[in-house]
Amino acid sequence: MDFDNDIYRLYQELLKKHGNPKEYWPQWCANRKTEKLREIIAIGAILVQRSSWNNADISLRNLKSRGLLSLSAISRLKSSDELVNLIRPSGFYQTKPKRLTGFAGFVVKQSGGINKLLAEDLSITREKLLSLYGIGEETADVILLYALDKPSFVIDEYTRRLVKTLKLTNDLSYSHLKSLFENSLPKDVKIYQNYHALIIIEQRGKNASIMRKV
DNA sequence: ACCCAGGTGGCCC
DNA sequence: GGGCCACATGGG
Repeated sequence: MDFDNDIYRLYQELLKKHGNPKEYWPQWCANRKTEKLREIIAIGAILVQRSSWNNADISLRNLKSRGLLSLSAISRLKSSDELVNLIRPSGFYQTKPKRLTGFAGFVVKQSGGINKLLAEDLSITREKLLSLYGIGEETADVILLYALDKPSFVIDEYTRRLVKTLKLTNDLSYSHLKSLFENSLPKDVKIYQNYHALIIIEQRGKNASIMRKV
């Protein structure tokens, strides 16, 4: 199958224009991920919600400085109070700590660790993630795609903007766009990861900030 | 002094 | 199903 459609052609154009986005996404595109790195990516996905990478990065560093940059450490906290000041730089400090502790409890206590989720069916994990407080479709898909390396395409405002500009479809709902991209592409984790990164690079320009080495 | 940044849940209809 | 709103910070 040669995937003769606009979505796939756009991917090839973006790849030609910007090159492999690996350099912009050093951690998320790592070939071999440790359990620790998968956790950091997932924690970052929650912290960056409606925030900037710069601010999420400050919070990640704060967590690291207190030995809290791991889901087991976070799940051991008696309350989310300690997290409030640490993640303040990435905003929504009343809600994001609850989201983090809820997610950490789900992974560590309910699932038996993030590596256990690697073996689980994508749609099952996705439903579980969506049931958690503060994990919506985009964050669930970011965790699936970049932390767990599952082929779940991520839709965000950049994707919507690009689709709208190019008039690829009129329905900009999450579910429709997700289906559109997934049905138009080979079911390939690397392509999904690269495509989403390329959309951000295309929309934001080459000065895109990245999550630095934590 | 604005405006934006890789959202989400709670409402309401 | 969709529309509107609060939530909070750092950088331009």
